[in-house]
Amino acid sequence: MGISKAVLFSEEQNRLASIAKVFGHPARIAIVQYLLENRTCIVSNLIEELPLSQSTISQHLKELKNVGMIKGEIEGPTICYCLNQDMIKELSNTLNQINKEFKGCCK
Amino acid sequence: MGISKAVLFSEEQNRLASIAKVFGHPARIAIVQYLLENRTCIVSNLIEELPLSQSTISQHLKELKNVGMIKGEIEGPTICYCLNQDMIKELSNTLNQINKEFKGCCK
DNA sequence: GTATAATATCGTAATATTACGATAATTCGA
DNA sequence: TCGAATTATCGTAATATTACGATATTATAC
Repeated sequence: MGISKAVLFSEEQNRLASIAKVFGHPARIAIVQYLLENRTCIVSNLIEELPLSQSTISQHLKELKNVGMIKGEIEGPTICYCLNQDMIKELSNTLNQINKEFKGCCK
Repeated sequence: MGISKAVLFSEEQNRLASIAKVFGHPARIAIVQYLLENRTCIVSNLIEELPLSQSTISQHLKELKNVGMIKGEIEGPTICYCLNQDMIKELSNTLNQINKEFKGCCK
């Protein structure tokens, strides 16, 4: 964000923005889709699936983890990542609410 | 996006990412909130409301417009922007669907 | 302990975004 | 047509993101 103006906006606005931002890259969308479709969400599988290097994928996972969209559980030598269903639910509710309340404008 | 890898992902993944990305900045969240709360969505009001310059706000509006999140109607010398309800609805449906189908993992 | 496999972090180059002021374009009214 | 008001675009400096290879860390098996 260029010269940073985050301070000028509310907590809520910054939080929503950072949640949205984490979905704002096709690789992270692909990761989320993968987590939705597969119950065994081991990173090494993801590495085979995506056209990106291991380190890049690890970076994307970190960003998803930072905003709380995924959680990782150590399983032996591997780590199993999982979507945070609460967050999905929260987003879903927020959008439902907006959709319900929006009355249109410019009429 | 650093060295661009957009080609390596699907149309759908890129589309979802660009929709999400447009929400990925607190100023654009603020703009969307403003459009939700006010039926007269004239840019000059937005300029008074947000702690950003006119040109910066215009740029943010352009990005929202580019992905189709808002539409602008010329009204005399001003332009009235409006949220695209279809898009909100689509997003809401997508998240509902995900929320409904997700079964969890790492168990 | 050491070796191996899996994942994370570091350094850094390429690219993209953000923000602003200056300027241009558009529209209306005088 | 001119001027004022409104919005968009341009140029560009500051900052952030993305991607990679190299290296470090972590966990298990031996």
